[in-house]
Amino acid sequence: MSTKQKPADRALHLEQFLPYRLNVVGFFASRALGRVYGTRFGIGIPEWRVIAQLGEFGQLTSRDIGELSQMHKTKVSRAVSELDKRGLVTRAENRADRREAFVALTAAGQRLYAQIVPLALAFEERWIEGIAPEELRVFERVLAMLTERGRHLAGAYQTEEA
Amino acid sequence: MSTKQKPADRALHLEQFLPYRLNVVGFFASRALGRVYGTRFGIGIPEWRVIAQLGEFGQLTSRDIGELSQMHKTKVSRAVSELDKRGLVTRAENRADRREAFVALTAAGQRLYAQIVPLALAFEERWIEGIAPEELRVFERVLAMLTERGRHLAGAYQTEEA
DNA sequence: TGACATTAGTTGCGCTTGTAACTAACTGGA
DNA sequence: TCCAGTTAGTTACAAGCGCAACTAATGTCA
Repeated sequence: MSTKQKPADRALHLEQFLPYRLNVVGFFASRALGRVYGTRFGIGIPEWRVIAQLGEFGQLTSRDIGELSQMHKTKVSRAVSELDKRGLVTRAENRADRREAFVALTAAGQRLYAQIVPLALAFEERWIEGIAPEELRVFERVLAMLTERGRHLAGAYQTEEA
Repeated sequence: MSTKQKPADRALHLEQFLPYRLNVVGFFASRALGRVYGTRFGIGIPEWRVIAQLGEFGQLTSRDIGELSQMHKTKVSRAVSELDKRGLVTRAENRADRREAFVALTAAGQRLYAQIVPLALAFEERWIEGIAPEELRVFERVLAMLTERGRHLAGAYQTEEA
């Protein structure tokens, strides 16, 4: 008899099952943030992600936005359309490749971005408040590893996966 | 001038923004697991959670299931109905309180549970493989703190929140 | 006992989502 | 130059979701 226990013999406790726990905390995160954006600015998570990327990078194609913010292209398409309709972004055809368009924040979009950023950072701050910095660093490093491995295990959409 | 920087002055980088990162990793987790359950057993995440809780606790009301697995009562209701339709669970009225019913796995449900558990554990194992145990412990402790605080920040559904 | 509040669970509804199919545009080799 | 293959982005469709409203049963308090 081996001292090594077969995995099949171990019991499962959902509340300690890592995929479940990550899903729950991610759900809380997006729900809480969604409330902030939704109630004060009338936008959802996908719209927020588009704005955040444009605020950071200035000008992007929808494809770039999707890749940077891990969103399906249809979600990006709809979010950009919505923001366009509200006058928060513009779309400018790329003359060198007329399939794609450069999306950028309008002045109104930039003002909105400038309003949201401090709220988002304050939210994050309040969330991690009181957690020891070096523990947080470990947490973030492990999180990065899990995310990278999870990306492959999940096979993110039809993209890459070589 | 204070050396303490005002939060509003800091820049936001979405890919380092914690709520975003948690949401992404949670998405990968549920997508990857959903594939395993979906392709091999034809069930979704909500159904899996119901089965997992019943496999662990034996007999529960829908209310209990929802609380234990962080699901909205309508989601629980639909998942239980689906599992009932497939003959994987039974519902037995509680005679002491006829509003509620005890849900339990049938023999077929228990067999399914016994099949899924090792796969779920193997998946988790493969995911955390190679991560230093003490880093993982730190990770899980911080995760628990973030989850608990996130629960309050999000105000999980219409429940509690006192 | 009776009336009102609360709770477990279901269902109608509208919204969001991903898949698949599509259009339009570009690429690269023969 | 042409044509098959690829890519950016949109849209039709069906499935899944939460909210609100509902039913039926229980709890509470006078």
